Amino acid sequence: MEQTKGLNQGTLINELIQGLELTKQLKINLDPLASSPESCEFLIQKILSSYDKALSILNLGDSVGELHQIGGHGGGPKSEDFKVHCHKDVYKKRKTLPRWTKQVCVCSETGVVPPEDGYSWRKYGQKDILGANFPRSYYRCTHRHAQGCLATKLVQKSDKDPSIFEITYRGRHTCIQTSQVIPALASIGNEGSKQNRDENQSQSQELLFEFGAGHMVKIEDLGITEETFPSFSFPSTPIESENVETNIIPDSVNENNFLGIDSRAFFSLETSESDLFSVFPCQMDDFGLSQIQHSKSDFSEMISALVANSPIGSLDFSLNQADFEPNFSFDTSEFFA
DNA sequence: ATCATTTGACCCCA
DNA sequence: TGGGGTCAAATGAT
Repeated sequence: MEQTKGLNQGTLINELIQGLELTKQLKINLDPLASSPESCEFLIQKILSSYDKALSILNLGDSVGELHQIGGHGGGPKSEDFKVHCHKDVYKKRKTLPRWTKQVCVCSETGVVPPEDGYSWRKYGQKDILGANFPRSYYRCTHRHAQGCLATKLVQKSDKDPSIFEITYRGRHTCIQTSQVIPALASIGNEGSKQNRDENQSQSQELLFEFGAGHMVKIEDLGITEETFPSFSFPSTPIESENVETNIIPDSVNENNFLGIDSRAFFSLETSESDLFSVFPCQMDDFGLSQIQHSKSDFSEMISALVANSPIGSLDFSLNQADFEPNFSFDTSEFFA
């Protein structure tokens, strides 16, 4: 519990410092000669995102405290009573938690459940659902206890097509993922210090999925409807509505290949995931996915413009300067070949 | 020994 | 009251 508290506190401080840094950056960018209105707007969004995250962490801290109090009093309720209290608290929390759901359909040729999404999950239940041919599996974030991460997901085979998994995500990951889901990432193109590699891995995993989400653009082109959020919606702005969108991501997402592009080209950028967030002013969903909304030409422009102005990009993890590779460059044609 | 999965039971809510 | 979501003991895997 103390560990969790410490971790949250650290994250909280990081978010606040980040907000501060971003504000400073914004101040500099207010000079119309020095930057574009787009980058200012982007900075503002990132600032809001940081403070929103910080507030979320504070809220989490409160609820954790509540739980502690219920069971923590000396001579307080014992086993059964305590169990009931905790139970009730969990349900109360379930209701008060910001909840929003995403549905991602994943074509799985291998039939492996669940398809990788860059996060480590632990199965905690399975239920037969009325009217459904296949049972629904319940997963929660592995770091639920260690880091108080409340993200969960539901996985269910589609009735219509058993090769498709419908995955419903709930809650936002507040954890720092340390597991190595994609080992290859660590060894590819990482010129940075080994010290920061572990921290980077989780970011890299997200990065992978971000481009997997980029794949969704392709799906949209194929005529599969996709509801999109308003521009510049950020993960820290919970969407209250449910079942926001449905996407199909083929298994190839889990390989080193998106859209026929060798994704290793992307991972050579892993020195700073945030660079990509900045480079691509794209939407990010609530568990770190991004939805690229711009045309190829938009991208080329933004990439060249923002890579050149890269200080924005360094801000996300400015506390880890070693993460930031100021000299990196890449050929955008690799993305859109 | 530790961690993940399975599964029956329990709770909440529509 | 029944369906969906979660818990936690039992079991399995490493």
